Amino acid sequence: MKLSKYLLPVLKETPSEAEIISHTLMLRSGMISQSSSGIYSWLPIGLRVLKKIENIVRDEQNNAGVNEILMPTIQPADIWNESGRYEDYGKEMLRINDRHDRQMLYGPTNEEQVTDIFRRSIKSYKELPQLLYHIQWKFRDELRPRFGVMRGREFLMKDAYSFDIDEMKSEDSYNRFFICYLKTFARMGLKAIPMAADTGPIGGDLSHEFVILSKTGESDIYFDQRILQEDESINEIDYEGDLKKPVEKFKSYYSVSDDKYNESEFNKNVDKQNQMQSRGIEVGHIFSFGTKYSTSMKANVLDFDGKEKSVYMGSYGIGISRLVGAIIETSHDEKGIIWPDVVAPFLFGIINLSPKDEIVSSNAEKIYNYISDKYETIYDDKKDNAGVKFSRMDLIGIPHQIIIGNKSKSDNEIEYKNRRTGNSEFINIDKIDEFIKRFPSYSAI
RNA sequence: CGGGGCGUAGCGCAGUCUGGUAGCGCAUCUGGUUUGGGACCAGAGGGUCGCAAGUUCGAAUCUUGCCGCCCCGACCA
Repeated sequence: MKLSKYLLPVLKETPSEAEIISHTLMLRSGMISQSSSGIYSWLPIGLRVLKKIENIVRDEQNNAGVNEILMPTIQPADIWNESGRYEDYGKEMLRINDRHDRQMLYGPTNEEQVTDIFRRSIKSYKELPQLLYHIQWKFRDELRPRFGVMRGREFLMKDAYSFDIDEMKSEDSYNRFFICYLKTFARMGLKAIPMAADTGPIGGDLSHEFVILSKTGESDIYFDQRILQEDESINEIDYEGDLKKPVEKFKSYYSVSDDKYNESEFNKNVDKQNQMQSRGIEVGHIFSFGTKYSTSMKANVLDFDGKEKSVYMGSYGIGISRLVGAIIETSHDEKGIIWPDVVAPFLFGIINLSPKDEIVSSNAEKIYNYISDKYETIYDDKKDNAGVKFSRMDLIGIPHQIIIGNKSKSDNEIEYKNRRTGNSEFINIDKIDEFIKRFPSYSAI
């Protein structure tokens, strides 16, 4: 992609409304544009990151054997009346009347909708379990939206739902998602810690939040640091194998957020040298809520004995748009964002320092064509000053940068700069083929 | 929802107290000089001062109402 043909409205100054670093950087790097409080447009570079994250989440759901569906954003009030939540949900739910004055709502979540789908189509225990997910925009009319996309009113979520014949089978599904979540966050380069959580207004008793460690997170968390080492072996866990054992292993470590924290319990459960305190951002939540919705909404199947039974359900969310902000919170410096390779809007950025020099430009163009053939690449062909180009490329966080200028012409070399380390090295133009082989291709996603 | 703050050019702000018809920096456009870390010179364009009503000869400025946005708290992916 040539920058001269791309919408990238970077800001030099910090917009006055931004409070935390990820919000500031998303606005400054031209990723998002605020539409109204807690509601944002995603501009080209921001959308690319959002899609990267979405696709990793999707891929990991698919790997775990979950089937993708897509439910609507607008739902009828009827099914919410069935579950009783139309009254319970309160002002966070955006209520709408259609032209026939029928009560509708913009979905804050989808338990009712998915339960309705399930009960229309599944009638026998033989068809269980059913594992379904969708990735959709939701709306919760928060009292106070803040922190940009970290706590917007409109947000993109992956929601999954499980349907099982009994509590034991339901726990198998729960464990499947538990592992799936650890794999998903690890793949994005995040340290995610599962924490026992309250089930909240939705009810139930089996619930974990997944929190990523970040100095600027919203809540204080206390945990056994050995859980971090456990995280490193997560890729080896096979869904076909026993999932209960690794999940129990994770659950055995102490990890709680400040509202559940108790000092004496912490001391009792964790040796002093393993005690850790950090700030964290909640990016995922899984919980099992039994027959809460299946009973009220009559989502029944026939069991092997011919009797009708309410199915056991669970629900599993990942805040995809929130993850964009969360990753920035964990990965930035004073110059701007530092994207992990797997979610970067472009893996490579090429800076042409002398766009008016024909020889330099034709070299840069060749290198751009060569690299962009294999990797997503943004090519800064604009006629700005060198400093502007360097700082812009750093601000938007492109992990691998190629710098081409007059020096390249005289020395037949290009400079490669790593955004994260800041280290540079010079590569002979004739050996670019060898250089490029160092980088794995992420085009598979 | 309780408390606080802000709304003036695309962005960041001054001017409001003490009323006299709007300014600075950055950005943008033109010409020129620059070109390895947010350049320089010269010129130009861009604002019914959030909206409405009121007071006044005259309102960005005073009064009232409304709208929007932000921050702290309670709540949440």
